[in-house]
Amino acid sequence: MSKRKILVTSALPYANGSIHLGHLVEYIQTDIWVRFQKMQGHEVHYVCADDTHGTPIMLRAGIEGITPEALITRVHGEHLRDFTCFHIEFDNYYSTHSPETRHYAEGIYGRLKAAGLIMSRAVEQFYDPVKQMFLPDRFIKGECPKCGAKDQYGDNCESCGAAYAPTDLKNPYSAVTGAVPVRKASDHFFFKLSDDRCVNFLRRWTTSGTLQNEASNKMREWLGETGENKLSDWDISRDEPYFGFEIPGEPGKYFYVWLDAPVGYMGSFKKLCGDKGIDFDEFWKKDSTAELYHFIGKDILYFHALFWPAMLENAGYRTPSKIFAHGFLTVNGEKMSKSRGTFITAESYLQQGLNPEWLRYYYAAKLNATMEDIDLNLEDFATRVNSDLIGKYINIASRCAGFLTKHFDGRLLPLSGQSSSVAEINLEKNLVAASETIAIYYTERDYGKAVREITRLMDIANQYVDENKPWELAKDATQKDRLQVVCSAAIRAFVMLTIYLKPVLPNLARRVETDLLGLEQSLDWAAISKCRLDRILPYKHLMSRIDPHQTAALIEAGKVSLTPTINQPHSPQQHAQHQENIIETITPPVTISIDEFTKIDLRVARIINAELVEGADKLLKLTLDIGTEQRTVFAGIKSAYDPEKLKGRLTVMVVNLTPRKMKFGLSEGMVLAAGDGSGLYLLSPDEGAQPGMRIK
RNA sequence: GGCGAAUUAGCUCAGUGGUUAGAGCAGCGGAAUCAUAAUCCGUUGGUCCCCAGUUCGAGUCUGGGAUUCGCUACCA
Repeated sequence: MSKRKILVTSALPYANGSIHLGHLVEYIQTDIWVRFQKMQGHEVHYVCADDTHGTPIMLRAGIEGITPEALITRVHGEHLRDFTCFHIEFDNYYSTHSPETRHYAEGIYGRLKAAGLIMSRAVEQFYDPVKQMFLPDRFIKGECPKCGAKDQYGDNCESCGAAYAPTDLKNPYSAVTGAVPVRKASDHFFFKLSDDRCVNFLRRWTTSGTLQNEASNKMREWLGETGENKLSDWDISRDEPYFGFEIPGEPGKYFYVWLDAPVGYMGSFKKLCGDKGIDFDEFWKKDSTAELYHFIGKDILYFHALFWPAMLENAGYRTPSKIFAHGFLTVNGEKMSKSRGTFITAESYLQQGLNPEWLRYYYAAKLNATMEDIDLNLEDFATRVNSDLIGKYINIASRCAGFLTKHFDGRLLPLSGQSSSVAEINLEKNLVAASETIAIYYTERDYGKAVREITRLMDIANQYVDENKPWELAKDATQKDRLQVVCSAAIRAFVMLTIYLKPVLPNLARRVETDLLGLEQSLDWAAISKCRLDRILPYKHLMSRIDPHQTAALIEAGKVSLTPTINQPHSPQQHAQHQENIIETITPPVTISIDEFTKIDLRVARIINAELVEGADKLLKLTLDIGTEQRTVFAGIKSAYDPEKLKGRLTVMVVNLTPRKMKFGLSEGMVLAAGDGSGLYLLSPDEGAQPGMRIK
């Protein structure tokens, strides 16, 4: 196989929070792949960086009383420390707040502008008059329009789960200063994603094998069918004050954090090129034959499979060879939750004394090439790691090494025609034969299958030991040679298994190399078939079991350590690394109190007018009299009612529902109807009820 | 509402239209005592979510339904 040139990235974690077990799915997945490719002898560069720009960083630094630069420097250190502990081996871990990233962001912007793909347009947004800054949705708070819960964010309610626009909030206020936000217009710059050049390119690119099938289907949904144009232009600028890169020639305007985030891949790699003398252009020029792979979470496909390739293509760079998207992490079958203690940071995991390689192994055992979510079941985690790694794998070395040390000064016999029996030859044949299959599984990111194959080989090795009974051979002086042959074969099997596991368990593999085999060099994949071992050092225990108390303690620690401190809002879909998949609150109880019920203001209403809505398939526009006033309500009951027959009848309406802005006008409440999918039946009060009467 | 994905043993998961649906773990019975309780052999356990259909043959293909998750919408 010829030596390939490969550049690999993981998504950039945002410099505003800790690395947690959800993040680690991606870094471990990528790291395993990179280590495997390096073991094959390819030229592989793995780069990443902190995503450092944007309003949340700026504000958080303000709260802490430090500069954004100081904040991102500190967080960079924390992130790199966590990654290093989990044996994530970047060739460069950089920052988007770097001269290199600025250089490429400006360059790409300039080329897009020269190509006529940048336009400007006024945008009206909420503005904090005190802080004199525009507010992202997540920085506007108020009362939930649906359930009335206080202090809810501008995009959805944590109490009832409702989603809405910031303008729907009651009594909105700025989360930054508490001021009442005002609407204000400002010019923004847009990348013309709706341009035919982008749309046509993306239609082709997203179906050319660069994406997983599931991802490709999702893109088709976003792109629409040929002829449709469902893409809207992308707002890439933000007004000052903003922590980021100022747009060249546009004072007071900054690149939106999501523009420079993926450019950070280039920036980080450029830095590496400078340090190591690598040719940047060979990897990024338009007709590059090098390979470029981005590992990401499925939540940020939009940015990596639409915006990013469109930017690169139109700025004259190569586009990614493949985008590898993975699913979210759940813990014990549910979204990570702070209140349940399943929001577990990398730091907390380490503080509980849990071995990072246990997690790497468990994730590997569960990962495949799809975008399916993977579950960290803590009970399963402990039993699986204990039985596979300690019971099966480590056991092979620990049960045989002692004989070699005690009787033969650690010397091994090679596999040879004269001393070895068919049992050893078969054992070795089985282990070597799996090499190609396991390599394919790693290449295809089907780590779960690789692990299954490797554990199957562990079973074979243990069976071999069991059938050849070294403990009996050791008692018989005439069988000494045989004892050495058997234990040598078992240790060789153990070393081969170690090579197979090395991408997953790099630290353990290193300890086998140094502590057991006394090797200075690192075993690569090719060593599987030509592994010559002369001698082992006295066996030292390589890995201990998980005590189930440790995982329980992890949950407890998660409950305590993550009580809200300075917890800044963090918008979904906002950052390069967002795969948080966290719920902040406990599932609401199935019953509600009388107080909660009485919050719903139900009134008798008379339908004084009902009409069809032009352009709507299911809606009727109703005008309702509730005694004191008239309300307009759009109701989805066209299929069941003729508007003429509704006029004059009484029904029941929810009066205090937040008005809903719809395409056809404002809907100021809802009418109640029963239905099971087959029919729709509007509620009516008994005779005598008058419009405006409260229902209780 | 639309689109997509998922649903297989107690748990975690495999399963290219082709015997009687599998693995690991857990459970049960035995063996072994080299190994920091680690191993080996045997074994229990299934309405493959449900209902139809195509087929000589369906866990697998088609249609419908249920539940869960994600995206999305003229949900309110």
